[in-house]
Amino acid sequence: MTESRRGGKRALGESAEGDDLRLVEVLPDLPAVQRTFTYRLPISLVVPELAVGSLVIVPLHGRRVKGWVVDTDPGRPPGVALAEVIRWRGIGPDAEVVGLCRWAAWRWAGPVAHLLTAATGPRLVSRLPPPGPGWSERVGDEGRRLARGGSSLERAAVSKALDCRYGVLRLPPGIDPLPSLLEMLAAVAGDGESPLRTSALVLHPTLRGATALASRLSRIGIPVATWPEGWAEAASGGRVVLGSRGAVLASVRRLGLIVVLDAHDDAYKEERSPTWDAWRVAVQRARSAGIPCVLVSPCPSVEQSVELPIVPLPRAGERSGWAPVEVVDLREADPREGLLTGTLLRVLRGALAESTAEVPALVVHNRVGAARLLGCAACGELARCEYCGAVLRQDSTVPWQGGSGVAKDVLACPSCGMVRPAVCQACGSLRFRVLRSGAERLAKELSSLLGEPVDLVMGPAGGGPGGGRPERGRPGAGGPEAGGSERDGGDDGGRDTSTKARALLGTEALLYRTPRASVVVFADLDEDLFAPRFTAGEHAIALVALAARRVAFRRGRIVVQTRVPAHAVVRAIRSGDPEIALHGEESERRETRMPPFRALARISGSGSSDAVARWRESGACVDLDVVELPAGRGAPGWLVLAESHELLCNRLERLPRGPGRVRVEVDPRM
DNA sequence: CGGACAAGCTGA
DNA sequence: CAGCTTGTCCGG
Repeated sequence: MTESRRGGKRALGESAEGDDLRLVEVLPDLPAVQRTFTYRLPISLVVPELAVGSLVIVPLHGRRVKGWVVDTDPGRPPGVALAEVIRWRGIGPDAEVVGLCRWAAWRWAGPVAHLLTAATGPRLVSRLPPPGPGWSERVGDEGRRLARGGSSLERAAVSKALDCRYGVLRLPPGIDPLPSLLEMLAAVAGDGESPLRTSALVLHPTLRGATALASRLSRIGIPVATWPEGWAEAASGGRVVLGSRGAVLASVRRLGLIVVLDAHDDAYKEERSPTWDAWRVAVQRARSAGIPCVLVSPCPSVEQSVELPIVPLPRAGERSGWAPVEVVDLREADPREGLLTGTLLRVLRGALAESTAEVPALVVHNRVGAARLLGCAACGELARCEYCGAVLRQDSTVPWQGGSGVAKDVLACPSCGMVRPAVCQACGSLRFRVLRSGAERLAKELSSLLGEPVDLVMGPAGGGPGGGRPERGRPGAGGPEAGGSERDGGDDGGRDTSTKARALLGTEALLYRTPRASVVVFADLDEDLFAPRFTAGEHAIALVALAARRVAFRRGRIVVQTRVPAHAVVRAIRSGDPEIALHGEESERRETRMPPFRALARISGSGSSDAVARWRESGACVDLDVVELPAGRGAPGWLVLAESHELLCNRLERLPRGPGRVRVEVDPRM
């Protein structure tokens, strides 16, 4: 685009020789090649379609490779014979997005090619469809009527959030974000001179949720496009573009607003390298485009609340958007009851009356397996692995010696994979006492106490009833369903229809798969509160927020069992005020100098020790903290802490690449 | 990524 | 020492 002045002066056929040649800078689609190359552009390709972001085929090192044009007016590199671009393959990301990808590649220390691939549409297209009609009038009348659920308090908060330019609108889990979203859309549509000026980008943690939201907007008459299928419509502008994480890299003409729904969600983080965060990319994109970006979340992460202004609803409004929480102090419970306390049973019995297979009662227990800590019934010795010393568990999902059968009376080591019969190593006794039970056993016990079937719902690896078919992806991937955005049901159907019990017990996957619940019980929230990662607190509160959303439609309640009722997270959810948890989390991060108060990266993989050693020798990491991770099983790993991302990322660019695999994660999920 | 080229291993 | 594997380098 910037070269159009020069191009305009030159007739098309004139560029054949001398230094009047048209040149382009191309980034090849080879992750290991972290640089660009200059090519000559044959006359046949000197056309308007050939622009920054174009997909081209170029010769490189004796073969033809795909690549993206990243500059259409580069200088001529001295002393190299330039090859010609072979052909133009289609429309790629626009110049703005190419710039964004290059920034993200630096920020997360990974190959630009991966980001550009994510930013490129799934199908080759050589022409864009006509732009959408925009939505200014539509949001105005019919939209506002549909959005009548939105109170004036929400409207005030929305306009305040928009005024911040880049801010977090803290909407409690029980509140449907649609009215606020319409409010924002109306604000940017009325903003410009021409109603056609605007497109908007709306992100949801899951594609399913984004699609559900798209159909709700579409019903109001707002033109929408969903990314990635509708990427060409998205690119042509005049629509609201909806999608999950990847959509933040959508090329969109005349973008006027970015909204990130449930911005705290883990699903916004890419798991493969580069491990970019869509909400951060969204903020960066808005900053450089000079448009507003609003994150919406009931429980913004510590990073978000340190880096961006938070706009909450007035106290009473926020509080009423969280579910009523009943806290059970496990220290006071009868020790013989274990996790199945009197309160838990009373609440479940009460809730079962109004539960169905569609609206079940949920018990969340974030521990897979039947038993997670076993002691010998005779001598009291803990069942531990004789090879690696880890605590053994009993788990029906462990295959017996590689066979397809399911283990019975077998103990398995979760860290080295050893499996052996359940015999006490100290005294030979065959009887064990379950000191800490897992979801499998708890489901059985609960079922017999309630006199009611309790189905077990586990993550992807789990064996639910009827063999519960494994899902694609890793545990925790996928994120929540559309949540509050799917008001009228009809769009859900997340859960396996083979389950029909009115009560379900399982790991947190349960909350992601069940759109509506009569009650949610956290059998042992301490499991999440004290999980061995520094983000445990915010993860726990996000789970409770999700639970609150599941019961919101009939103001159902939540029961939380814990040994630490005074924990800030417990106090926060009890009073519907995430700020209470945030203060503690924030000062803890500040004291321990963890993100966002320092920049963090993890370097791992078989080649990482070698790479880090040479990196240190080169002196590129003085003034960085480089710590070796405790050598568990598997590949070695290192943590790197720096005063700023600027420093961290600039230094990571000089990490030597040697033999073996080296994985770099900036802002790793921990 | 994958072709080119160099250095190392092997077998008759 | 040809013929092949393995490793390192680098691309317009």
